[in-house]
Amino acid sequence: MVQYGHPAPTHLDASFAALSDVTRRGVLEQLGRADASITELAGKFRMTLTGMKKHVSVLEQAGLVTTEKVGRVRTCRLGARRLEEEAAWIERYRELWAARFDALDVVVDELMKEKRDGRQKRS
Amino acid sequence: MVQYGHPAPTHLDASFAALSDVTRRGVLEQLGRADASITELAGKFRMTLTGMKKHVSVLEQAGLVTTEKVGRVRTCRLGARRLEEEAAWIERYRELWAARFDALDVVVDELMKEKRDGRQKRS
DNA sequence: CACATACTGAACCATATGGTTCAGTATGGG
DNA sequence: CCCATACTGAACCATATGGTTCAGTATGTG
Repeated sequence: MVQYGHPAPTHLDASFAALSDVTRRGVLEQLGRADASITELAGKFRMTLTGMKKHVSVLEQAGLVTTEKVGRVRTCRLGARRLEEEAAWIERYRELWAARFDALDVVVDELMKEKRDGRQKRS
Repeated sequence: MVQYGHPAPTHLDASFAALSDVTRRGVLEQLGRADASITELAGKFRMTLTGMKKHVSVLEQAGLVTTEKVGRVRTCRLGARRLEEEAAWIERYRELWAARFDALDVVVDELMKEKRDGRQKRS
C-alpha cells in the first residue's frame, strides 16, 4: 500500500490552530483596527491579563502578531504573516473539491446518457 | 472599556481545528483524489485503524467529510462544506491586514512630506 | 462452520489548551 | 519615597488531542 513520508515543514499547523479559537480571531480583527496593549485586549475580551497574554503568545508563535514592550506596556500589532499559505491551501482544496464533484457530475451525465439511449446491462 | 458580547455561532472553530493537523489535511487531499475506506487511509498515513477513525470523526464533525458504511467497509468522501466561511474569514483578514499597512504607509508619507517641507516642531 | 477482514469502543497515556489565582517584578506619577 | 499600573511566571485545574492496545462485533469467503 502506498504510504506517505514526512510532509514538508509548514506553518499551517500553528496558524490554523491559532485561528481555531474565537477569542484569538477576535484579537486579530481588533488589531486590524488598532494596535492594543495586553490590558486593553484583556478588557475587551473579558479575561485576565494572564489569559490574554497566553493568547497573544500563541498568535505571536504563529507569526500573526508581533509585540513590543515599551516601559510597562506591551503593544500588540499585526505580524508579518498574511495568511498567504493558509489562503493558498484552502483555495487549492476548494479546487480539488470542485473537481471532485465535477467528476461526479460526469458520472451522473453518463448514467443519464445510458438511460436516454436505452442501453442496459443484460438484454 | 468596550467589551464584546457572545460572538455569532460559527463552524470556524471546528473547521480550523480540523485543518490544524497535518494528517487530517492529508486525508482531505487524498479524498479529493478518490474516496477511501478507513483501512486505506490508515495504511497511507501509517497509523492504526482506531487512530484514523478518530481523525475521520473529527473531519466529519467539522462537516468536511461524510462517511457511509456498506457491509464491513466505511467509505469516506469529501463532505458538503467547501471551506467557504473559512476562505471568507481569511480573505477578510487579508484585506484588514493590507488596509492596516496602507495606513502605516500614509503615516510614513506624512513624515516624509514634513521632512521635505522642512517643517519641524518648536522653532 | 471456520476464518479472515473491517471496523468499533473502551481504556489508557502523555501532552496540549484555555482558563484561573497568586505572588512577584518593573515602571510611571505625585 | 510611595503607590498604582502593567505585565510576567509558576502553579493549578479541567478538558481536549493524538495516539496506542486490546477486546469485541459484524461481515465476507471458502
